[in-house]
Amino acid sequence: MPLYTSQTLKIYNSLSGEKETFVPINEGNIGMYVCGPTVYSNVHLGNVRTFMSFDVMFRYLLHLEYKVRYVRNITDVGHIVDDQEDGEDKIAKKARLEQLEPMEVVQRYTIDFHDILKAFNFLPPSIEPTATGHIIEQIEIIKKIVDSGIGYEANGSVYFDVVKFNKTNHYGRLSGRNIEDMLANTRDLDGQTDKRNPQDFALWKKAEPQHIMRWPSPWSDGFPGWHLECTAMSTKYLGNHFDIHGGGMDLKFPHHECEIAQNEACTGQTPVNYWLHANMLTLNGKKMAKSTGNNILPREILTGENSILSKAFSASVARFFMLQAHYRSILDFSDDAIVAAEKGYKRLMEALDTLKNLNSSATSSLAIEDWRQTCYDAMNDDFNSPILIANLFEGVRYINLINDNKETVTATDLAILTTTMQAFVFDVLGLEDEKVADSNTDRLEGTVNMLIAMRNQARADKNFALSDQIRDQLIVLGIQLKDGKEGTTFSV
RNA sequence: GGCGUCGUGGCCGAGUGGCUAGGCUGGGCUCUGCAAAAGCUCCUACUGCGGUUCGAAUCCGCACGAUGCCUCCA
Repeated sequence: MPLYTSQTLKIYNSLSGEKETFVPINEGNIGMYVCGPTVYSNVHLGNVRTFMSFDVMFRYLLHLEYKVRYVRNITDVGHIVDDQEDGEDKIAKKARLEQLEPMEVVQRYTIDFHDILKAFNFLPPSIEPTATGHIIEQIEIIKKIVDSGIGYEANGSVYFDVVKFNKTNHYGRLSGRNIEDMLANTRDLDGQTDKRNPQDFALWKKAEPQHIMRWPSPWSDGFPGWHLECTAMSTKYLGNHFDIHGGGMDLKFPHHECEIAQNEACTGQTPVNYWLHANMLTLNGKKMAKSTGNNILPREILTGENSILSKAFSASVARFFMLQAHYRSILDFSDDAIVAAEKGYKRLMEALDTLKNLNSSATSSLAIEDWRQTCYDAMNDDFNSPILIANLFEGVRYINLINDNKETVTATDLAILTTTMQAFVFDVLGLEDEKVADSNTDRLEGTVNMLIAMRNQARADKNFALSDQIRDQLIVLGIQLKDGKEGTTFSV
């Protein structure tokens, strides 16, 4: 029996504004789509937080033994800088500024994106499609929308008639808006002569002569609109109706609203059962944004090369810091906060080490199975990672109490404690024990253990001057000795 | 201007109509040749003002503050 059959998972659905019991369309299988990055510059830490939120969901769904097809796209064309007639593609703009072929820009930042996600221990998605690889599919969708009467051509470009669509459907359902308000509050923008309504959005844009990225179509040589890409790629791999669609909160409107409209105009049915939105990571209380410069790069966390950081932090510490907040809450990044997170993370990892050496007893004084259930309950409640972490620290307390012989567990309970701790820490949260990752660990360990032995001899001889010298010089080198009743250990 | 969200102890951050996470910091204790580290343990908060209620930090209203979307943004 797969694990998911014994758990009731609730997910907050942006469409209803409520937590709903999750029921997949096909039992045991889940289709999940998440809007990926536009690869025109380095991803910042805020981007990483969004993708991490969905990475943890993906990991948990896999842990529950669902078969998940997780699609996360790469937007490598069609993301317009602004929505005016002279709007320029982000990729093309960057290429012009850097004197590069557009696909060089795409390649550079796609590689950067993959490097970062790998460094932060992300699971790769099942499929990672690119927008430029799905031009034909996008053209086919535009044709259907035009045939339905909702799409219209103007001057070689094709637009989506939002007002006409709204007569039969509800444009604004996801973001809680209505078209009348939007039309009434539209700012006057120049150069929108091709559109019937200011809220209409582009399905296909005719390319200006100097525009490099262009493909032939029935309407003009041009390129697809941004919103259309996700519609094409999600439905191609997950079908016209799938389970989960995620993305950053800032994509809710207009991007996801437009996706819904495109699908409904094209197929007559709404595409997604559960819409999930990850909240923003802020810096200095403000949203991170590439355009304003209020951001921090993931790599800077790892190197410490940013003026707001007091030091470098490992990828796992950054993960731990972010997962201590719920994905639907705004999280503010600060040096103080990540320093505090680092200490908690280390305590968690120390306990996992201790766990390996625990002994079982004939009876249990702790209700380990009840504790395990609290971990599942936390994640089943809309992926509540902070509550999960609180429960894991309860597990840390158990481990230390057992280690101090103040509580006991049977062999069965010890096995449950071990597998549960490891499954949630490593598989679900995606944290890593960095001691394992360091290839020089063995040599260092041997060397320090030799010094510990020498110091112990000195202490046995009451030669405290020498023993303290060894200890003090090691601390200068960043190695801390810890005297316990089982002997001396160390940490770097 | 329109539509939202948020406001929790020294800090970060969960959650709930009554029993009230967790981490960090700080205090106490244990261990120790001394320390450090580690472990155990303690510290009871919910922007302001009204209202609903037996009871609200939790629901409602208003005020103030912050922030997001409405134009590209994870």
